[in-house]
Amino acid sequence: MKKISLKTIANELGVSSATVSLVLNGKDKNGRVSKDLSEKILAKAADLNYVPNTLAKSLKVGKSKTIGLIIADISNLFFGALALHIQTFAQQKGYTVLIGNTNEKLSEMEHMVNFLLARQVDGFIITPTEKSDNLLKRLNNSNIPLVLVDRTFPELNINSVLINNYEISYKSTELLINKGCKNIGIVTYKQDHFHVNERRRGAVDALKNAGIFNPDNVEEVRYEYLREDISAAIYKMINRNPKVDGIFFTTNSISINGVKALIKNDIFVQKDIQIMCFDENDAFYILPYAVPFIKQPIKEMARTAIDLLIAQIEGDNKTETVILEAELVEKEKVVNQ
Amino acid sequence: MKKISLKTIANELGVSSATVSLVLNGKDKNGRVSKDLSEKILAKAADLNYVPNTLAKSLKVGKSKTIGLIIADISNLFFGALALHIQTFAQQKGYTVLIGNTNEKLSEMEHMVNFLLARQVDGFIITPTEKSDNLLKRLNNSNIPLVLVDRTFPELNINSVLINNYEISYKSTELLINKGCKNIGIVTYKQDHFHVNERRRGAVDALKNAGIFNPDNVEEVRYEYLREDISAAIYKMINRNPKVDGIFFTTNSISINGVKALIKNDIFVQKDIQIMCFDENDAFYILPYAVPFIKQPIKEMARTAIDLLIAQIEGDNKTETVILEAELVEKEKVVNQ
DNA sequence: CTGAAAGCGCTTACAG
DNA sequence: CTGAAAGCGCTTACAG
Repeated sequence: MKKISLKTIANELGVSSATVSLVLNGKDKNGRVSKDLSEKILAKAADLNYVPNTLAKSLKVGKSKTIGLIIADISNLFFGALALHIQTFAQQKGYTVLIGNTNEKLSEMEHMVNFLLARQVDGFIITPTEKSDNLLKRLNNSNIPLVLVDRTFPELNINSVLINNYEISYKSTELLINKGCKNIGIVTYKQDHFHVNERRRGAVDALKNAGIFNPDNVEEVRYEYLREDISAAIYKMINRNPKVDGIFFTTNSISINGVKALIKNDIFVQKDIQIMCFDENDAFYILPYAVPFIKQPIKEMARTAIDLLIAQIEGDNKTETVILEAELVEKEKVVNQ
Repeated sequence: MKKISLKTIANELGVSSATVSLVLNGKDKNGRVSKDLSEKILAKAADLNYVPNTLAKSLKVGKSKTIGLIIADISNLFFGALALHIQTFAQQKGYTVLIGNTNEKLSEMEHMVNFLLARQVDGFIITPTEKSDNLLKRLNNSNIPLVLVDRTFPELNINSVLINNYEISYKSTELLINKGCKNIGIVTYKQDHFHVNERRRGAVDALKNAGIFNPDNVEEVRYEYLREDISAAIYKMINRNPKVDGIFFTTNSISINGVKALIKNDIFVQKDIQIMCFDENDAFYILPYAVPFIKQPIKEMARTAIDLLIAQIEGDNKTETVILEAELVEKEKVVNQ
């Protein structure tokens, strides 16, 4: 079948393509086009099954109504949910989302940025990788609308959507303390992300203030060797003297793998060891006991990021950092809710 | 910052934009452009930080190097993984993927098809919703490259990538029978999808051949009320006389919710009741006993779909249905692997 | 009330 | 070895 363009319709009706464009876009203000012609155009378009060419339109108007979403690890459920919500909200506002995955690698982030720029995205939402501050600075200087989410570089002054990492981690650790844990471990990443370090700082401060902080109980695991390192960390913790009776996990990937490692070692979670996880996981709902976790307001984060970005695209140019509050969820027996 | 186009480079160098285009695209065959000039162009492009406008190129050449992926339910882990792999393979072949979600609704599928057509996708990969056969027929007749995956309409003669639903379901049900189950239930969707019905048919045939099929043990649940219906179905099964001692779940969403419902009712899975699930789930790996499941070759499905689609885009026009083999996974104690 | 024309940024025959 | 020109399908001032 041959492509139907505005011109096809215009020719068949003996009018100009300008008129057809106006009518089809509803830009026929102040009765520019007669009602009669207008209806004929609409009918013909429907009849020919006309589909507008968005590419041509974008090229002409210089806006693609597309936003680039760069995610650090799309296989992570947290990011998956974030991407899904961002996509939904974007669509509601008339924007299409192009998703790129970086696998936490700076080189891939650079590649995705260029790729998406070539596709003429109107703006970016990014969960930046480590050491991407220079790339972000460049991007920001080029004045393309940009919002960071989940993570940020505080010194960079770029729009960001974060949670209250320090406060919620402090509070969650206090909960473990209040449950009677005297020897609380922290498992975190060996890395340089601001948000993760804030979580660690929150937990450490809570322990210090309770007078039970022990630096030996902080284990750092590597992103690339998560499973192996977690196993080792858990093994160390449960075999130390004195044994650890509580663990704070600083991210969701660490949490789920940490719980698996505990179960594998026949530790009765929430009895032998109290734990505190980051982010909800379907797996928790299948366990016969409650797994308390820090619930991030993913949907709100997505909505805020989109709102911020679209405001920028539409000409707003103040920079903002929005801090949303995470919630501490502690259910009786999770599977029952 | 002003946009840098081919013309900017051409003007600064005093050459034509045609020459710049040729050089930048590496189409400078047979020494058309002098090495000297060629190098100058490359240098200038790098210097100005030139980013090509893919939109303009696509408009000109009539190919967008974009494919539309329409997923029935992106929050489902199976589809999430499928989408991820499709995206990866597409990228390797130089294609961008635009993802649309239909939430199993025909109206949303229609909307996404039009939306993606307007974006000039070169082809579609679709997990079709129920009753979308007419829409697919129209699409297929318009000669746009099209591949269905996971699901199909056998009467439609459209490229499809499926698994051996009947055979693997038959075989998996046999496993339950061999474990000694005498009273096996089937929980499936109340719907009209070919692939799900094939799974059901496979299970039923296995039971019939063993002489233990009982139509009362087949429960149908609704997609929109999955939790409620599953709870009811499980309740019925475990309170019947004689009680069910094995259950075959026909999809992954049914499986995970079914397992949750069993645990909630304090059924000791794999002891009181043997189960068989569709698709892997992270949650299974946290349970202290093995949950056998049918593992679909998701990555292979993605690869095959992309290969089939790109072959079509590049001019191939034979129609093919590829059946990939699913695998029965039955581990000792899953959490240990 | 409607049309002719320019131009978005490319590529690709064609001419020299 | 290189340039001028046309055209992809739109939109938008401008002219009438």
